[in-house]
Amino acid sequence: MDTKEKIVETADRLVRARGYNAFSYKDISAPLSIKNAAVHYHFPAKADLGIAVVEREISGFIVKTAEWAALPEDEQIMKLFEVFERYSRDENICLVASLASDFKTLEPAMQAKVREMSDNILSWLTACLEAGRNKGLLKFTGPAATRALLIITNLQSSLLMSRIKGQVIFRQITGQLLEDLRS
Amino acid sequence: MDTKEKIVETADRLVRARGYNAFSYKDISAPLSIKNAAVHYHFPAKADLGIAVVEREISGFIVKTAEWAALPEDEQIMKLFEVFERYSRDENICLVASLASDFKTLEPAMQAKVREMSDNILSWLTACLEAGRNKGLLKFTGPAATRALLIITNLQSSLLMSRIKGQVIFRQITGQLLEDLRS
DNA sequence: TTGTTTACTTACTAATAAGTAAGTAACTTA
DNA sequence: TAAGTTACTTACTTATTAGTAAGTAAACAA
Repeated sequence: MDTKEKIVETADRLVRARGYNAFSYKDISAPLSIKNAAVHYHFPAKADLGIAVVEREISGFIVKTAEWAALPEDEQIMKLFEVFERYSRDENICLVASLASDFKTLEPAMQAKVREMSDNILSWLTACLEAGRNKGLLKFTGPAATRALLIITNLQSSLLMSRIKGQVIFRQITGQLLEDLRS
Repeated sequence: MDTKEKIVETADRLVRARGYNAFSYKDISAPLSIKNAAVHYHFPAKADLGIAVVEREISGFIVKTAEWAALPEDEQIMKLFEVFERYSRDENICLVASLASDFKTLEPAMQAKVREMSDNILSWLTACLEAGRNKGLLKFTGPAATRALLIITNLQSSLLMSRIKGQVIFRQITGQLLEDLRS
């Protein structure tokens, strides 16, 4: 992995752990044993780095969902839950929630990327829920797009609440969520 | 309203709008036409101010829920939704979500206050749901404490998502949430 | 009336932030 | 092999941050 990728990966971790406004270029350069200016070489302004982090997440999500595409829809939902469970274990929150908190302080170009990221996730989940219901694998009332919103907000905030009240919260939320989708 | 109260109120708005790590003492002193050092006079360190903001929210919540106590439980839930709707209109997020995002950067004393705040909200909602179900006013499956978690995470993240995708998201989420609680 | 407390202001400090200009060593291309 | 180009480092600037020390004017108390 080259330096540029390492920088984006480190920034990603920092955004999830501490928030976009709570990390500096020093927090990235120090663990990589490079100088602050080396980060600026690859990402002149902080917004350039922020956009790169979001773009990495967008393409990562596309790759993951493509790998899951052949699975039954209920299992695809489980895969999504597993992604969030890994964040929960590390006491990290999801990128959408972290950047939504700081949304008003972000540059317009970065706000647009965050919007793109959340649209991608919601469209995928909506399509997955719709198909799963049609096949009888999933049960829920109302429009699939609305149910997708409810589920994604549960997952996002389960990570927020897990930080405050411990990991047990995550399992409590996802456990009930799965039960609701089955009956 | 005296200066000290005005400072806490301004800080509250800033935490909800921009986040705890994205506002400075200048952002508080400037609109109140006082000097930066005046804020430090009332709140020596930023954590003291942060704790005051959370304590104000805790006592505000206790006052509000006491006022609702005589209402039927389904109407009490509606009152809670209305509180969040006001935040939604101002594109603000709730204190718990904002401070959970920055949780790892907060001082232990402030983390404890945030924990107290979220415990208060969850206990109230759990008791309200339980009583409402017993009276046949509300319908849901599983433990009331778990359902409270699901609802509060929906509300928290509805404000986050409303910022990104517009206010319509808030009504979509709360509309379905209310329908789920009635059938 | 004198002393004390309250609620500030003035004028700072030390640390850290993002960002830049100029230099350099190694690799790549014509 | 000479001339870029890439990927940095060194050394800096400017702005902002939280926080402080010392002074002051007005209210209050003995």
